[in-house]
Amino acid sequence: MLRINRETDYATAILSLMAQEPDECYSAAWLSARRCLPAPVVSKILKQLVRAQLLVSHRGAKGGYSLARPAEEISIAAVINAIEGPIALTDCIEGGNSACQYSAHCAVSSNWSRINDVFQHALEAVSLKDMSEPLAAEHPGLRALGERVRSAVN
Amino acid sequence: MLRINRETDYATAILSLMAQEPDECYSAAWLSARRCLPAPVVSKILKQLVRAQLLVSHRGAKGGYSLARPAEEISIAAVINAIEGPIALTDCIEGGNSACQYSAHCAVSSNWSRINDVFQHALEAVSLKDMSEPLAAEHPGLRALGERVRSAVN
DNA sequence: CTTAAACCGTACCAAATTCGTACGGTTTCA
DNA sequence: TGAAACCGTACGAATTTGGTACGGTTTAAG
Repeated sequence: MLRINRETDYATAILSLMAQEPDECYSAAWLSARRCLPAPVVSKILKQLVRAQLLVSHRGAKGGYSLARPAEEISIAAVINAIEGPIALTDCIEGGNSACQYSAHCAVSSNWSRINDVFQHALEAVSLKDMSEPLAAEHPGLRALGERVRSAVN
Repeated sequence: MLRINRETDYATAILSLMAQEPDECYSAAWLSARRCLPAPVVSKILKQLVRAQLLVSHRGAKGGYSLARPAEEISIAAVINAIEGPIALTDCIEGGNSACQYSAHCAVSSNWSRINDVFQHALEAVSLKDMSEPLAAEHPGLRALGERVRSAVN
């Protein structure tokens, strides 16, 4: 557990495919066939990505979807945000109604919030371009991150 | 979204309370009253934590629960693991059955896996002790992490 | 100017998960 | 012997998730 939902996973798969030919215009049907995902689901996801301004759509025959900006400038955090809303590890963080009366004298909530921030930044540091390349194990940001976490505390 | 489940949140709240007097033996009823959480839920969580060997239980009258080891040696990753199982951001990572035929030539899955590792390490780096102290914003591991992620990629 | 390819939006449904409850059993202390 | 506490299983309602249906609009091509 602690997982992103399936649609977000699909979204990154679709977007990473589009990132390979960033100026192309892709139809929902083509993407669905290419990724072996149900067409209505792909459509639904694409529409959400348009609303979040990660894609632009072109209507009519020969229409389709294309990236709204270069793949380097689209972060995984933005994709998650588009599909599932703000990253919020706990109810408390999303704040609003759910009535954590304690927050003032509750160390836990502020610490979760801190962890949440770290995750957020980490995901902002990974772009669609990174995600679409096979060897992102070498991605400098992530690699450094892994090592630093290890050494920072032990 | 991208959140831990509520029980995990409760678990950290309960454990951080116990971490304040680590040698004390706490009854489920007392913890539930203190955290204003429904007693059966608290019980359920405590039992899961025993099974994961983060707590030890003492049966009978005057029984209760106490930490199985020092708060410094219990990581948040371990707590998540105890309540919701292994950290697995995507279906693909949990692997097993769910048939990602592509994994061989799918850059996305390996990259999610990499991100998953980073999160795992980050959560292993935060102990229950950190979590129970109000100013973990000053926690060296996390603080450094935040800054480093920012600078590593931009 | 008609047709077909494509996107658009809303609404709906079924399955899975989550959150919480219930209840009967066992161990230990006083 | 009784009360306080843990133990385990199983259940059920509510939410979330994953996916479908369908009728509408826009645009290119013949």
